[in-house]
Amino acid sequence: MSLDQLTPEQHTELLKVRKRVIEAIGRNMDLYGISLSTGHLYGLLFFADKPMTLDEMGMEMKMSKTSMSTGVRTLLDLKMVNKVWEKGSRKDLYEVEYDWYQTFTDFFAIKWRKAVETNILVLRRAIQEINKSMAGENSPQEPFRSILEEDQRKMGEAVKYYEWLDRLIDVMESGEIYNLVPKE
Amino acid sequence: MSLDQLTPEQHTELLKVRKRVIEAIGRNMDLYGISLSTGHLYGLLFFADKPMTLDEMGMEMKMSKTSMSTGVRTLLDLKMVNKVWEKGSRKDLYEVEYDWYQTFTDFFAIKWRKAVETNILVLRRAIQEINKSMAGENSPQEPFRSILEEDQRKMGEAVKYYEWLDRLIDVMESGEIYNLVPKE
DNA sequence: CTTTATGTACAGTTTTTTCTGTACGTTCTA
DNA sequence: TAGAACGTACAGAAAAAACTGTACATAAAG
Repeated sequence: MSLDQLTPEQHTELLKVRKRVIEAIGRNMDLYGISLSTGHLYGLLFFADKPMTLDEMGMEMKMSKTSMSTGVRTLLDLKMVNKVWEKGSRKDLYEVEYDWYQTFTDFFAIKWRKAVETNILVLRRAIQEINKSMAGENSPQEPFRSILEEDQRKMGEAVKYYEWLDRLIDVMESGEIYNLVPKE
Repeated sequence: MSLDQLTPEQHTELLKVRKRVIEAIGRNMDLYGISLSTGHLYGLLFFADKPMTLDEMGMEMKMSKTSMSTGVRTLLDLKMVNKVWEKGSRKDLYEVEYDWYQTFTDFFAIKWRKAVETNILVLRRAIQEINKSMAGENSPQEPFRSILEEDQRKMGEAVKYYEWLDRLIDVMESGEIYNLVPKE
């Protein structure tokens, strides 16, 4: 950080302003399923004027290097930070992904997509299973039959919803969403 | 539940099928910031053939009534379940909101909107503060000046992103999103 | 008005998550 | 090949969250 060139007063003022912003952003980061301190780490990287090493982060955050390692990994998995290569340095360097639109859509492409897919799979399998049960040799009588049919209907509706969500994620990933909601 | 009319075998089979689905849906519910067991509670209500009371939920979930109370409240806050009135009963009854599209958009309208608004507020305030600092009597010299300007630029970008997100949420809330991504 | 049923606040307990320090494997350097 | 620097796996400690039972407030019923 080039902040050591500043007077103590300037340094304090800067940190005061940044801290409030980092606090706010970090707190709302739970929407991404991220812990508060990892959110703060993100905030730190957001304001950093250059890619940081794990040791630097630990220094600033006053936390262990291990925590920085796991925190960065979490952010990396969500593509919220990127690994940066710098020749001459053996250390890994990280910086935030400044394209927040991309971060947002990546989040859906990574987390929500996975949920959608497994849920569709499980639901289809269950529907199938009921189908088999209904069509079998000794197909169930009332009132069991009605219950199975109702369950099946509900799950069918759920599948339809998930398919919609899947398409929505497509639209975000492809950038089509910006036709409907322009960046500016 | 009308399930007591079933034979033990039928009951077991039904629960087996439902359980797998509830498990899957419940697990992915963390995307809504909901704990696993509250997710299971949601799953239970999803398959229930009629609105349930807290006592019934506690019975089925094998958990305390207190937990059911807080779980339902969480789901209620997110509009994932609705309170149902039934004359003759003194107990509160709850059922899931079966319109999952609505549930999805409500989630954004409730949780994300709040985050967006507070973040925009905090960012604007910080930008303003830097502006004042820059224009003041003894406006800062380099290198402090550059750092402030850079912070300001970054925050300006962030605000633009949040304004976009705000518009996206509008589009979801208004239903315009279904023009771009039709329900079917 | 009294009694009874119902939902929730709260304190304490259990479970889960986060955080740390050490140890170890890997990779770069000499 | 040996040595040093680096990131992470892992086990234990600390912190946070979830869960329970009791007690209480509220409102309906008698």
